[in-house]
Amino acid sequence: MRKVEAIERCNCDVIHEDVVNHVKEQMPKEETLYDLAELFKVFGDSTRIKILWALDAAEMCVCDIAVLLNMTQSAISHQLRVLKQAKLVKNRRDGKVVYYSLDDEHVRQIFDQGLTHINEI
Amino acid sequence: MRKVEAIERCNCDVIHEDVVNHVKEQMPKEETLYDLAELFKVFGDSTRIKILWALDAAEMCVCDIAVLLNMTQSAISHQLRVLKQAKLVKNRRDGKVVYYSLDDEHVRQIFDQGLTHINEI
DNA sequence: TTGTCATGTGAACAATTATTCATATGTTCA
DNA sequence: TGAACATATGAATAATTGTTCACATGACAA
Repeated sequence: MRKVEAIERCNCDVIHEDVVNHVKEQMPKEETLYDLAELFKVFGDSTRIKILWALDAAEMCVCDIAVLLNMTQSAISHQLRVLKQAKLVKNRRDGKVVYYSLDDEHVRQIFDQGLTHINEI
Repeated sequence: MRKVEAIERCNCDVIHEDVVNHVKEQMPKEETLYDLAELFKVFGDSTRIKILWALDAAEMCVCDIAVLLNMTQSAISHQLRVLKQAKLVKNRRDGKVVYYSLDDEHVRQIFDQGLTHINEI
């Protein structure tokens, strides 16, 4: 039953069944791959990249980031929420001001890997 | 002139001007940050993550990947183009069949960093 | 050359997402 | 308490993007 669906879905025949079966065994759980894509999606926006880079240099409040990037406070606040949900950023409140900072020591390493790739092209 | 625009754009005042100026000096070129975001955008789709993971296990032709992921050949082909443009994947032709494989040894390291982050949450 | 097979691709559509606008929340200070 | 300020957020809009569909391309074999 499952095979029939696969053939209906994919409009071509399996050429190397052994390779496909071997790779299928190696693949991680669907959920893991989905989560990984979701994480990289967070990195896949230049505004968020800029925010992360800025916070890697210093703890900053929302307003400062907005001025730095020349964007509205609202836009920054929305993006900070995305970054916080991804556990990449944390915040603390000091009176009226909310300070944001990095919440993951891997951010810089992920950046470095990406930069290495870019520079090789 | 530039400052006036910034103030018009951002509806709040600079609170920590010294921090903003310091961070501004640390920021890489706009273009670099943009390219970095574009690269991560490529990783930010579960279909492409699956393809990369599969090709990390074995060289495969388009048709095999389509069967493996239970998707149309066309969808896979479109995504392979994106991956190739990002220099993450390369291909070779053998008769009618085109074989794809990884073109970057950092893919696995980038995956690992991402997985490490996910597993820590 | 003609038919078949594997892959590539343009256009259309559907779905997702970043930003804006208006307004709400929460804190401080007078 | 009420005004002022920093930040958060829901809804709407604009832009981007993944998939499908139909068809084109390129290679091989008869």
